[in-house]
Amino acid sequence: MTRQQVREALAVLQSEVPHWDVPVITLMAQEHRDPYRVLIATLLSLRTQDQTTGPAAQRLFALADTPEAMLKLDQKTIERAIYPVGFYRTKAEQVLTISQRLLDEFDGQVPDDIDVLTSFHGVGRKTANLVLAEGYNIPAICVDTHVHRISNRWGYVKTKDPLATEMALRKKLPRDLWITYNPMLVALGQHCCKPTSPMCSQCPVASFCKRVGVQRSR
DNA sequence: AAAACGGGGGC
DNA sequence: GCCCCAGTTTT
Repeated sequence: MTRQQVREALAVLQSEVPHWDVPVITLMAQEHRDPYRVLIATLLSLRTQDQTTGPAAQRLFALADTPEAMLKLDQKTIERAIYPVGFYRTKAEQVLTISQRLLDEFDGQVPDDIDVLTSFHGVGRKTANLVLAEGYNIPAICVDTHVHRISNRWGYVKTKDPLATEMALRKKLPRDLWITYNPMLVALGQHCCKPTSPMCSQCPVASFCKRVGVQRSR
């Protein structure tokens, strides 16, 4: 897959996405570009599916959408609001400790530096890059399992872990596509290019993919 | 009933 | 590099 083909593939996906679902965090960022909401929603979304994150995040933000307001909530209240996302105890704790540190050290603002972000407990590269991209509109490549899986299926990169994928994409992916790459691939991954049993016959970008017409184990 | 799903940290 | 963490959705 060449740079130009990736550009074309993303354009095709761009036109498909309206009748798929836009990932909830991207949708949220379109409504109000708020790094705090992006950070908290991403925290909730870790190791859970996109559709279950949405309602949970809505319930929580109805109660509090700033660090100050969040710290006024009882941990139990947060747990109840986010319950279906799983790991609700850990996640509620993280929401509170992160909010506290934002207030103590950053004047309530979410940092826009990847190293500072990943120094927070519970924030890894995926979360940090998504905060930069969706929260601040700063070019950043957020590599989740969809991005990792599909980039490799396409043959655009040949990497075995998400960090390697991020580094490879950093070299190969044109900078103006860094922000949109994640939401487009997430949408494709959820509706079509699934981890097991991908629906290649209905895939709008199959013509770009090295898998089509070639038998592969995965 | 069982397997798939999807990041981060501790060790 | 291996293990753990919890709940929803799909098979």
